[in-house]
Amino acid sequence: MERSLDIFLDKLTARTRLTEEERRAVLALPGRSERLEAHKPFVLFGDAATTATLVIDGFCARVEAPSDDKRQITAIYVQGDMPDLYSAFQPEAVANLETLTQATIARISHADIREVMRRFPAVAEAFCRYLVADAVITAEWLVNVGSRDARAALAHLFCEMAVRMGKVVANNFSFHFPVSQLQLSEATGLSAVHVNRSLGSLRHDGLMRVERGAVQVPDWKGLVQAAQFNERYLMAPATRRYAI
Amino acid sequence: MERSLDIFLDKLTARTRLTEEERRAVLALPGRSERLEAHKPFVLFGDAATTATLVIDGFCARVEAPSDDKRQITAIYVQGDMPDLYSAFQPEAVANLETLTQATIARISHADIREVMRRFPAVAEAFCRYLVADAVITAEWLVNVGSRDARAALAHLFCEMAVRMGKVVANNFSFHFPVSQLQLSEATGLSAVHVNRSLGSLRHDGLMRVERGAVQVPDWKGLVQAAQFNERYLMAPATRRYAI
DNA sequence: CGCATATTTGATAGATTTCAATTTATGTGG
DNA sequence: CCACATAAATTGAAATCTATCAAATATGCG
Repeated sequence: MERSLDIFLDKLTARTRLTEEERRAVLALPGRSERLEAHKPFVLFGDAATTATLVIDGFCARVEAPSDDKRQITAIYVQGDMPDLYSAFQPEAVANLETLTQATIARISHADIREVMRRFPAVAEAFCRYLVADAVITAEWLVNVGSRDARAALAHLFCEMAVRMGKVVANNFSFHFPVSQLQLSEATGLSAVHVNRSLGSLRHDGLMRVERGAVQVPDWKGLVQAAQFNERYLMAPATRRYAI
Repeated sequence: MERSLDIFLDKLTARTRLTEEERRAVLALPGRSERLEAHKPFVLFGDAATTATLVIDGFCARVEAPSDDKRQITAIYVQGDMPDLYSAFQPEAVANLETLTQATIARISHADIREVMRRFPAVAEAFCRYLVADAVITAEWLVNVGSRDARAALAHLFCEMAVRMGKVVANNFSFHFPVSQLQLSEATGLSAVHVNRSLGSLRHDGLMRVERGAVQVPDWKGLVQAAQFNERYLMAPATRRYAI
């Protein structure tokens, strides 16, 4: 919990200057942690919420199901993210939240979150900016699905996750991101078969390869180019380690 | 300006109870209004912002251009919307805002917005919920583009606009929505030709027809069904006239 | 009327999905 | 460590949807 709150705080301070006291107040937020298996919903659309969620480890997603045989992942959340911070302002879940992999989450009560915001307006501001950043990422995801072909869309998704997890340290690196091709297909609006072939194409071109949950990027610049990826939308200084 | 501020206030009070004094404070927000021709950018990605925009009349859009020959509309805004209210929290434009049609906008200074929020925390809360609602609409748009076929995606877009403008008064109605098929194609990620054919298919089935800027809906229930439209995501009580 | 913009239509190419089957990984209990 | 069960990845072929190109028609506006 401490580690992921640290990361969450880092994401906040990337865009809002906070005093030592304000930082301590965020880090002191208490939470009940839960261990969850993969493919497990932990927030349901329409539910009245009294807590917000912090991702401690593993990967989670916001999922919508427009029909029985269709699922769309509209956001992916990683360690240190708060997928439903919005519920502290609007206490009704606007979408399902599920684990993509085994994961640990912490439930942080709205009461505590609102108390911190009341005592420290700068923290409230930081939370609002976090919400804005999340919305901007959703909009960029929409661009991805609407305007890029399958190869570029997948490349873009991997670029974004690499940056958001602070894993881009050189032109050649790898990072842990164990989501299945079916899940990638739900995120990109493609079929699983086409995801498989598009990943094959990226591998063939030496841009990236997925191996047992690890994404190997031998040519970051090439991947960025193939994805038309411009990390500016993530709204975090490039020097920052973690971005959302 | 008064009329559209009224509508904006209505959208706020749909989700947040405000006192008479708080309502008056919102309605008293001063703005410089501008008349704009169609296809005119009025906020540019990356710009430092000192004002937020209120749409007084006409239609506007948030647009992103991932490459020179691709444009993606990620949101459409109508009378009484504030497309960049987020900039009061994070004063850097995260996307272009453009007019889709002739339009009138008002620029409202961040200073005035923040002063109202400082004096009336409930108004600040209402603004935050407005941001959340906007983000939820973007996510639903992503579902639209990613998970629905062309016909359903277009039907869904028209359903959403009809509800957001408070035009759904019976099973048979019409409303003014003069956006071109090219603009619809940029909103849905389809080609303009395919938009044309899909609209033709909806017309053929007697669900809706577009005539000189007016959308005629002879069979709202049928259109809702074709779109898999569930207005719940708009997060406004059904009794409300205007929703975002 | 005439230009510019928007819509419509046809034909073709290309991208993506679906279906079906096979192979490969992964995890679990014995 | 093996055998099994399960999930995930891969492959091929055909069907479908959607894009592109090119041209014709309609519409709005000065």
